[in-house]
Amino acid sequence: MKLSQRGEYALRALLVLGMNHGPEVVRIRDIAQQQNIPRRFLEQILNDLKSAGFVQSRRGVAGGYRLQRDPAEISLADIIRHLEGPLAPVGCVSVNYYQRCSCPDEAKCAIRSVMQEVRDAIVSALEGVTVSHLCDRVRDLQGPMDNPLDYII
Amino acid sequence: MKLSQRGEYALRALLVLGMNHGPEVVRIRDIAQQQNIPRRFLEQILNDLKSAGFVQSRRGVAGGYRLQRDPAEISLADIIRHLEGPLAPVGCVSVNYYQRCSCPDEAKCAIRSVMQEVRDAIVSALEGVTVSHLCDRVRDLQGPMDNPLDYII
DNA sequence: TGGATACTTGACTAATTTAGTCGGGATTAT
DNA sequence: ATAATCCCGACTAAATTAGTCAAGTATCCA
Repeated sequence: MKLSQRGEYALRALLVLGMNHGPEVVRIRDIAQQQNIPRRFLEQILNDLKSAGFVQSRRGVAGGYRLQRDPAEISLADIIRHLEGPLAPVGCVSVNYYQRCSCPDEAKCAIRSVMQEVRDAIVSALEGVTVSHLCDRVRDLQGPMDNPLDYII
Repeated sequence: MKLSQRGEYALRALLVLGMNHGPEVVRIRDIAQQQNIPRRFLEQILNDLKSAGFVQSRRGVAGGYRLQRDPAEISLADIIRHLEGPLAPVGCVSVNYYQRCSCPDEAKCAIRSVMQEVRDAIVSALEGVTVSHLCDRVRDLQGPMDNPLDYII
């Protein structure tokens, strides 16, 4: 599971939205500026996150994005699966993106059995962590701030 | 940590060499045939594994490859690090291939702290496993065979 | 009603990585 | 000598990655 630039930007953007969660909406431009993400690229990414149901948007002058679900309901495993595909190192041990490999008998494949363990390790490190948990970590690591936009993500 | 085709071929080849470990040498062609790996591609891969010190070769008519070190001394973590680069999902949590990221303070980055945990999970799933362990697993999974080349890898 | 602002959509591009292929040279057992 | 085998570097096609861009649509507000 290698995180691409795109994936990292997406996580950062979602975390910003998590830190500013509420009825109000955050502009792409603000996220892009704060996080040093190319604006046009971030547009693309947020659009993708929108059609996946992670965020929702409002158009027009007072437009922007907000999280669609509660931050506690969005797990990193789901986000990363959507952005990068399988968490598993090989398709034949992936639960959500399973792909049969060429070996004659998967049940007897030793390499597969190790990769299975790697997959399980990755999944358990990610599936319990939600955007809300990440926000808690940010506050723990950086102490309380007056303006939520001051947090470093 | 996504395993490329090249990486999977390399693991399979090393496992074949592990199962046939001894003073004698195994031909590329035999490995390629048994494992359904394109021969020329496997040449390239084994060459790479040779210059990395995992295998050694003998040229000429009775030529071929064998493991350079004891199978119990070759860990999957080392192999995969050499083939695929960092085990970590992002450079800023990699021990062996560390790369500073753009965030202003790594110590306060919440995403990094999760990725750190993912890295640790991957590393502990891989660093204790050696080629020798893999061979044990093959034998456990498939029972005893007369000819070591009969094992499915 | 008409800007101005902000999201939307789809196409486009350059650089890098991946998965090989290929030709020919070097080495060694017989 | 010769046939088998590894060795080496260059080459290629397809996929992925990291963006860019233009033109459109919705919304607010004066």
